[in-house]
Amino acid sequence: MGRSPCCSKDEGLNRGAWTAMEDKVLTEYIRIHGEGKWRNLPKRAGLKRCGKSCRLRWLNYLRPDIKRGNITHDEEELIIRLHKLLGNRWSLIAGRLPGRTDNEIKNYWNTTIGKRIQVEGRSCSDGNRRRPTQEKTKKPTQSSPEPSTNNSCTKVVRTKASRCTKMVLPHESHKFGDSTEPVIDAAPIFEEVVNNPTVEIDDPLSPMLFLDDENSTSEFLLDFKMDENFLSDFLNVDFSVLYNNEGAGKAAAAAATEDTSNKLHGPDLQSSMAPIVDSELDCWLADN
DNA sequence: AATCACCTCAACCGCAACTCC
DNA sequence: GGGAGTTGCGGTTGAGGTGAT
Repeated sequence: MGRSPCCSKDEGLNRGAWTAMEDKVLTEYIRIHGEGKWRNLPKRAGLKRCGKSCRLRWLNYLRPDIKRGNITHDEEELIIRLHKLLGNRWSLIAGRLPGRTDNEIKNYWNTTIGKRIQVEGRSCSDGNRRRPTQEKTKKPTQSSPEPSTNNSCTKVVRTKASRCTKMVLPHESHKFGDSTEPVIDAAPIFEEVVNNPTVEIDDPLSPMLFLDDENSTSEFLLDFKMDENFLSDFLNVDFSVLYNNEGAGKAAAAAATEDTSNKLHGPDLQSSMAPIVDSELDCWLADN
């Protein structure tokens, strides 16, 4: 489309590691002018960097709210849990970890957790097969990080995130509560996913596209924007409770989805999703 | 001490979504 | 509606660090 490249390599721009002076200039500029307008920022700030590079430097390193230091056990646990639900959507995961950047989490996953899970998954599926000879220290092996796709226990991870704002609902599951808002009966949808292995679901939290070739004409499209509150509530559910005690889990889930239910009425969404989440947790809990 | 192998993580790259006109 | 510009995201790379031999 004739788009000009963001950073021409022949413009004499600095590349590679940032100097302390560049950091200072960028920080000072953003402190005064705020974030945004990355394209013009380098010129205005007098930096010989491309806007992309400035943005990245700020977001991943210079931002005042960045949390430095090792990932804690709790954070790691949360990352694992979120990754099982969201896949490689690092920015979403990072959004749940205050002070952590998507890059940091991605690196941490690729260098630590992902490899560990991969190794455990292999040993889990391989029975007594010996571990890779490379694994001589407690650090993970160098085998290529294909997080979770090779993990026999994980089903939900996808490698490429995509945005989706529409879902198709089978006509029989339409319900309407009041006159203004469409009501979604989510249970049959999730049931279908759970019971029918041929239905592919990339992400249990994403809006889904269900096309029933015969009935597709009677289906309708509905804007379905992923609500941050929904995600937040969902992720705050104590899945271990759900896993260990179905009744209590449903109660917790119901509470968690209470305000979401204004948008998604009908049978308890959480309990509908429980089988999906369960299979993830099954593996995860077994690993821990 | 020198060399090698491996690990970490900041930075880069390309693509797709988003926004503006 | 569509093209052009901007922003954000995920995957990948490579320099520097560290431990083993």
